[in-house]
Amino acid sequence: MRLTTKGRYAVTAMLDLALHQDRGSVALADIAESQHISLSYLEQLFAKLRKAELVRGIRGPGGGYHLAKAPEDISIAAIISAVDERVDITSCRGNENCDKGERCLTHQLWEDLSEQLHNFLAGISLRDVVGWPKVRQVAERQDARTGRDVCVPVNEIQQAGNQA
Amino acid sequence: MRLTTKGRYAVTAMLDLALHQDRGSVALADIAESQHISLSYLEQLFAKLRKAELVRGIRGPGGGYHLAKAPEDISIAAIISAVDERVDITSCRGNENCDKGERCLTHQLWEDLSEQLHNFLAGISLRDVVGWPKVRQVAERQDARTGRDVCVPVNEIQQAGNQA
DNA sequence: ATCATTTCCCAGTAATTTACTCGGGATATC
DNA sequence: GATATCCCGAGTAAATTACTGGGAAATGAT
Repeated sequence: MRLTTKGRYAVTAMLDLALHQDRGSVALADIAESQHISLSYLEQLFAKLRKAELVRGIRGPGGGYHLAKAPEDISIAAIISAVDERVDITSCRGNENCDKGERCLTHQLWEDLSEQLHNFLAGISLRDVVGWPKVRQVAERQDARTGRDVCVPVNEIQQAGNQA
Repeated sequence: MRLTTKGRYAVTAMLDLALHQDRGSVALADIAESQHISLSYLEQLFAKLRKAELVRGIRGPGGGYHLAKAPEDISIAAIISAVDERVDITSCRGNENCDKGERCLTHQLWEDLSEQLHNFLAGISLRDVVGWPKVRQVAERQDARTGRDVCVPVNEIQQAGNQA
C-alpha cells in the first residue's frame, strides 16, 4: 500500500462526487479547477477509477461522472488501489534470494504492517468520511452561504469563465 | 501523511535495528545489502532519522547505528514523518479563502482522513510490529474503526488476544 | 602511528514517477 | 448540426527517488 498525491487526488475527487450525488453528475473540469490540476491528468485518473468500476461517466452536455456504487460501498483503500497500480516489488517475495535468516523477517513485518494499513483504509468508506462530525460543521456553514467561490486567489486561474 | 518506498525503507531499516538490539549496533552496509539499495542512499535516510533523534550512530570499526529510544517509544508515524519532509501543499495553499469555497470541503475531508491515518500509525510502535506474527490472526479479524475516535488497533489487539 | 572501518557530509546525475500539453475522436444533448 | 462532455494516446516537462563519487572525522586494531 502506497499513499501519494495521486491517491489523494483520487480520494478528494471521489469525495467531491459523493458530496454532489444529488446533482446527478459532476464535470471533471469543475474538479480539475478545485484541485488545481490539469483536466487531462484528472481524466487519466478517472480512466482508472472507471476501470475499477468505482465511477461511471456520462457524455454530452450536462454530463460528467457519478459514483458507480453507494458511498458506503466504496472504501478509501479501493480508491487508492485503483489509481496506484502497485507493481509491488518488495524484494524477496517468497523467494530464496533473500537470506532465509533474520533479515528477511523485516520484509515480512512490513507486509504485515502494510496489510494492517490496508485493512484500516478498507474499513473507511466515502460515506464515513463525508459523515465525520468535524466536517459536518463546515458543511453546514457552507449551506448558509450561497456564493460559489474558488479556493485560491482568482487571479491565478481562469479569468475567462464567468459562468453563473 | 504520505507513504512511499522511502518511508518503507526507513521503517524496515528501523525494524532491522529493533531486531538486532542485542548486537549493539548494526552497520548500514548490512542493511543496504538486505534492502537492495545503495549505501549512500541509506546514509541519507539515516541522516534524517538521526536528526529526528530516532537513531544514534557510532563511528569506527564495529560501529553502526542503534535505536535512540526503546522500540515501544518509536512509532511508525514518527519514522515516516522523519524521512518524508512534508512539503504540505495538501490543502488550498494555506489560504483562508479556502473556507469560503464550497469545493474546499473535500480538502478538509482529506485532512481529517490524513489525520486518522496518522493517528493510526502513531499508535503502532516498532515493538508492536516486531511482536506481530504471534497475534496476526486476531489482527486480521479486527475491523478497522471509523468515526471520531482514534484507532489504536494494535494495542487493543494484543490485549484482545488475552481476553479471548 | 598507521591503518582499516565506519559514520558523516555534500555535490552532481541517472532513473523513475508525476503531472502536463496537445491533438484528436466518440457520444449525447440542445 | 453545434456543443459539451467523456474518452484515448503519444510526447514532454517537472518533481522525486535513488545512485555515484569523492571526501572528512571518529574509532578500534595492529
